[in-house]
Amino acid sequence: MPELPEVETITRKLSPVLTNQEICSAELLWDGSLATPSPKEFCQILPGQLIENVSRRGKFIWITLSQYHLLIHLRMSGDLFTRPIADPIEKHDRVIINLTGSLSLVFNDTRKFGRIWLTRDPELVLGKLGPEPLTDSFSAEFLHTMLKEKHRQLKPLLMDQSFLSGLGNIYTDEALHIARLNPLRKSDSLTIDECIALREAIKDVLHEGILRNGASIDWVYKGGDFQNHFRVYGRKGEACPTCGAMIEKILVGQRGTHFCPTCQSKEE
DNA sequence: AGGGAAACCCGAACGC
DNA sequence: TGCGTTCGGGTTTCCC
Repeated sequence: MPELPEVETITRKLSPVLTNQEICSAELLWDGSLATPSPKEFCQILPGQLIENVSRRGKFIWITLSQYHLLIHLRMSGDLFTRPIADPIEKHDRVIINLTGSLSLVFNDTRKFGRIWLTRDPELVLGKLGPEPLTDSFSAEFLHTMLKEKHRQLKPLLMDQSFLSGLGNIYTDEALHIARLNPLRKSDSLTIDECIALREAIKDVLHEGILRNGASIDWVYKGGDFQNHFRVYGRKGEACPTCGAMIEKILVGQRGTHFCPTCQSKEE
């Protein structure tokens, strides 16, 4: 579930707490595959590393250490938070990184989809990510050019992290609704005016998500309240906030897709 | 090249 | 009440 706004919210919260802290030990409570390196190496490398910076790239949380980079992808059900070092282990804790102060940094993940990388070269992990939608260079003209280079369904393309980084299922549905674009439109069929609307919608929906501290859906990631402001996501059968027609749910690229058949009609 | 499907995983929600 | 089944969400990988 965590998409760009949720990851941004977590990052903003952790940055002032973690920056300049030193890691004293790490433990992995993990039976499955942690991408790199092996759990043993992981726990050997971390002690003594200083946390220099906490930021975000796409949906990855990026923790810069003195000699390594810790990259964390929360996927669906992951969460990252601090708690007093003396507190007991919670259900679904996967990684616990103890700081020299009184805090632990905890990676908790119910569904074990999340992944962590510890590497000297972050580009190995982040290299294929597409552009960030919240930068000035993400202009309508740029988006138009990008879309013209592909001939794909609009929604799966926007969710493709190598095309654009940060959008997941929820914010994509919301953005397409605001821009009044059908999720099945072929990417190279959009006019420049439609790209202007789409770029604005993507920025607006991400900014609103960040402003509301993300969306708390399922039992994952608590704190935000954007879920109470969704226009179409999870609202199958309800009235479209724009035109009042009934919101439909279809499958697009194997993903549940919510849209208004009237103001997001396929034509044009 | 694009798109469909399966795999990964587990708790919640649903059906009976 | 309790059991079994289905579902969803992000990504990768494989296949047509």
